[in-house]
Amino acid sequence: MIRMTHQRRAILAVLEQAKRPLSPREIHTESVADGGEISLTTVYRTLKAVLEAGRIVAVEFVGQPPRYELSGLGHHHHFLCESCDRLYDIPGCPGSFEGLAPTGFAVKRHDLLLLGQCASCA
Amino acid sequence: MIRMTHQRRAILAVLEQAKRPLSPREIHTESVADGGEISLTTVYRTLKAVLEAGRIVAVEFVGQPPRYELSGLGHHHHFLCESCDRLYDIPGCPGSFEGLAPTGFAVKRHDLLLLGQCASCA
DNA sequence: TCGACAATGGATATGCATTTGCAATAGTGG
DNA sequence: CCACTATTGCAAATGCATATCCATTGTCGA
Repeated sequence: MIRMTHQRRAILAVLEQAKRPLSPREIHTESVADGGEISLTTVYRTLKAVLEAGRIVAVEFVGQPPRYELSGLGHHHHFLCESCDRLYDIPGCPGSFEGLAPTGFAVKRHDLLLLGQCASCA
Repeated sequence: MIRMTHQRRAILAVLEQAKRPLSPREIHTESVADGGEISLTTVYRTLKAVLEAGRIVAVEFVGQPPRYELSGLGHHHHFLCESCDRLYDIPGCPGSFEGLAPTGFAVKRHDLLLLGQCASCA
């Protein structure tokens, strides 16, 4: 039986209000800022459960902590600000890249990350 | 003073002959297959030194061990075969993606990874 | 309201690729 | 060929995000 605790409510609220993928630490900080008393352990446990339930998806890049965002946002890519380390969603996709791969290679999907400075940092 | 040992010769030879980025383990396996007696420790140490010397660059993707390839190959992207886990170089680049980011965002660089099945696995 | 038991939190443990300590080995300038 | 010392290999140590232990707390169906 799954119980709706105020910690879970807070964590889910943070994820739903976020306009970008958040890391466990960001989620923890935000949840606490929203008035809750939540441990990082609980954030990890909740994220794991919600991830397995399919309500969120992980967005990971090397050298960066994993971020999580609500699932169902459709195919899109991300922008990482190298100044503030925030990861932003970028709507849309430049298209398929099947032609790039050598003959005989079957491209099933792709990952694109843009890096630079976000509007607030530029 | 830098000494050219047979271990280093073997590791560098493997990197120079590789047509794709190799992981430390792949490099170790290859080097040993080429007849040398080399420990994984030495592979790590050598990679670190050669990396710092700028002769190779690291190619990293989440969920994958780091790979290394000779530097100076120019801007290009990679293809990861989800069957055999080999990473391939893809010549060329579809272009800049500056238009994708929201107004005010400065795109400095990008990373693109194609995933699917390579010719040998398809 | 009550009690079974899910959930929490703090401390401690894990995993595992990479790194380091150290004694033994082997390039290399002279 | 020698001596100096960089390099090697093994075993043991690291690092650090994430996971687990377990006693305590809080939820919620009856």
